[in-house]
Amino acid sequence: MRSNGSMCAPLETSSSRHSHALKSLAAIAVSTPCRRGQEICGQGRPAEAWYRLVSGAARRFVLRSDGRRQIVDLLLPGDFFGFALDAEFDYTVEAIVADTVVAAYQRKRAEDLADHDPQLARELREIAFEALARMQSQLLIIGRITALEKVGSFILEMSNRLSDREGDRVLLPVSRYDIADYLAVSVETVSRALTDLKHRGLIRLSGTRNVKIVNRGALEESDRIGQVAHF
Amino acid sequence: MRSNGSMCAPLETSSSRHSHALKSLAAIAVSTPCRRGQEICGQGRPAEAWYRLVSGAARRFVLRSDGRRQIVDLLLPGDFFGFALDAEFDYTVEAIVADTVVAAYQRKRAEDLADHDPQLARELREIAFEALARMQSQLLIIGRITALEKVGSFILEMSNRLSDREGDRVLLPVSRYDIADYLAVSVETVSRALTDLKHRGLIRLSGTRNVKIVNRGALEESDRIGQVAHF
DNA sequence: CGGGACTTTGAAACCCTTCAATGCCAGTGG
DNA sequence: CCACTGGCATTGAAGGGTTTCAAAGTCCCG
Repeated sequence: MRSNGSMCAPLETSSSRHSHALKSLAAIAVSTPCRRGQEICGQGRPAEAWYRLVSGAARRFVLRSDGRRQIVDLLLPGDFFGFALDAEFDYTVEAIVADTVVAAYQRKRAEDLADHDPQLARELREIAFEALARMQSQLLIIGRITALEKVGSFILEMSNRLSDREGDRVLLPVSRYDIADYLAVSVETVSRALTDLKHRGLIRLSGTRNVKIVNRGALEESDRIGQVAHF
Repeated sequence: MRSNGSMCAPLETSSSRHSHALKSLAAIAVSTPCRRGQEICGQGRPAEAWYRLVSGAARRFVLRSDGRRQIVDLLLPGDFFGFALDAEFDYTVEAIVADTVVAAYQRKRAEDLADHDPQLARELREIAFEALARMQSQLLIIGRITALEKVGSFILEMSNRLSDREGDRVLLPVSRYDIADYLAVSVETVSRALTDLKHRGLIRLSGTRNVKIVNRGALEESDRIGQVAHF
């Protein structure tokens, strides 16, 4: 849904769109600062509110019965979340970084507002479509074959979504563990892939979170980075 | 979002919910029968309509630059699709089976209807949330480790979504190739996994499309089917 | 009765997971 | 101030699962 165009600049964050929705919803918004790791909404809890990430970062995930954690969405400033079909959430959302602020909108009141405000209703649909686009992007990333490709496109996706990027620098808001659970690979594989990308000269690392994209073309063009011709 | 409960009977198809939306939208619906393989909406084409699958089955997919096809949604009767953030679709939808019928709703007119019909607006949101739930399910399936698990949970998902199931019989509307592109594994792996599940006595195959779930418990409980204790 | 698409099976190479160990860093308490 | 602890990150080695290439078998439809 979102054209993952290469050099396009989607710097128009979700915050800048939906200006009407933000204004209308502001009346019922309840903002809360969150500690690192704090649960915002939890699997099995009644789904009585929608949320918008104001600042920081958060992970939406599902715990499997074997203890593995699958992150099904990474929330960045401007992103809405907390949608549910059933009466209860079937996922958990946790703040990732310390200075995370979340705005909560009681679902019932938000729906009532939308009933009398067609423009709000339209923008809420748009917001749902954005969530769909995020999931489709993630699906396409996870669906790649090698870990090198997965990690590579993850960095590109973060670069596209993060508004606080400057040039080709990306400040990852997540740990290697989070990346691993987002990409459905092991932590070791993520670490090795990053090292590999560094050695190939596609990225540069300053510390563990600071990534500089050196060769964006190679990162996005190569659908099979590191593939060696078979004969 | 959708609790993938085990023996629960989600026989309440999308068609039975959204009764109001169906009635309101009926006024602008344009139904079309599709041949097998026929394109319903295409990547790059203007996104001017929403759709609902009336009967049959369809695949929503993205073509990668290396020629690989990633199916990002499997549409079954009652499912809505065709949502887009941009002016153009960034995916393609094709009918899979011969007797596929699709209802199209011109987007502009549908939005106008929703502007004056809060109940329709609510159900359209609900419909978007259903699409989100489908994608989350797929993400969780693709995120599994072994192909055995992926194929196993795919069968369970089909069993849950297909309304025309009887008991534990599932009639797959898709080929091995489609399953492979849905699960992001190779066709050969899908074939081997099915053979494996058969040999383990978890399923039985009558022809290639007719699956009988023999041991549902083992299929859903085992998060690591075929895992062999390491010591 | 042939095509042609779909399915299955085999073998080799490759990639990822798992287990294990080390290194790094910040926060904490002695 | 410094050892200590725990979380995070990196690296190595072994084993296993998946992909790829290849070939044969199956089935449907013209």
